[in-house]
Amino acid sequence: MTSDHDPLLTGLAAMAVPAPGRLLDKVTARWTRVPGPAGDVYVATTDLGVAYVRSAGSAEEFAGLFRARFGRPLLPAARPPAGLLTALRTGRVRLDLRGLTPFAASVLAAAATIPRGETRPYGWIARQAGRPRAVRAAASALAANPVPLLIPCHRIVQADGVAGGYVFGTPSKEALLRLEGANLDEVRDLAAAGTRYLASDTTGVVCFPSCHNARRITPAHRHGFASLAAAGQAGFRPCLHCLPA
DNA sequence: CGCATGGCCCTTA
DNA sequence: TTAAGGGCCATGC
Repeated sequence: MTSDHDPLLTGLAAMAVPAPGRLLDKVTARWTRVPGPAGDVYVATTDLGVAYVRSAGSAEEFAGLFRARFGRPLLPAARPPAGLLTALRTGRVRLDLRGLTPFAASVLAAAATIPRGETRPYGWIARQAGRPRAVRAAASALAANPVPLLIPCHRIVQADGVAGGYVFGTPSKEALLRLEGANLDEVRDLAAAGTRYLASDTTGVVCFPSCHNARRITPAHRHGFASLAAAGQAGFRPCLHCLPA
């Protein structure tokens, strides 16, 4: 039945031996269920940090999603990692983002720079990731964000101000943005009227309408533009905070 | 405006 | 290796 000299069988036998505890923690992820800003979420954590966040109907379903993506099993956690609950609202916790493609990594890195209460278009993300024309691909990378809420992919919206898709559903995306104080409706109304940028004639700076600098512009000094080119033509330079260009 | 269409490009099956 | 499709976008009625 078994052969001591068959390398395949001895290899398989070695794999069956339980790994030392420390190693097991490095290899396996552990799940926990915690309340998020828009309902409960399941969270998978390794010793490197949070690796996966999704909503699911059950722990089994979550483990299934996890295995489908990472090809590894998922064990229950004794308790949620320290700081996780606040991190789901503030986005500050260690992440385990191994396994991302370079493109996905740069897309998520760009998303992580968007402050609370602000939004950016998908095209902006693509440009920040170094692939200005890969807009749809960037959207796909965001759709596959392993750690929503922690990396705020909900802050990327369509160029016309419509929320767009979200792993937890568009209504959750809108609710989250309102919770963060984003001016979702104003951005959409401006875009509908053809205004995608706002500039201040006191600072000479042009911004995305959700930029905290744009929101402080006194109405009397505010100028709307349909394109960055038009704003540049009028003598405005791109804001260093929201980086419209 | 609202809708349809073609272009774009990274992933996955 | 290839082909299809997706959290988009600008354009054209």
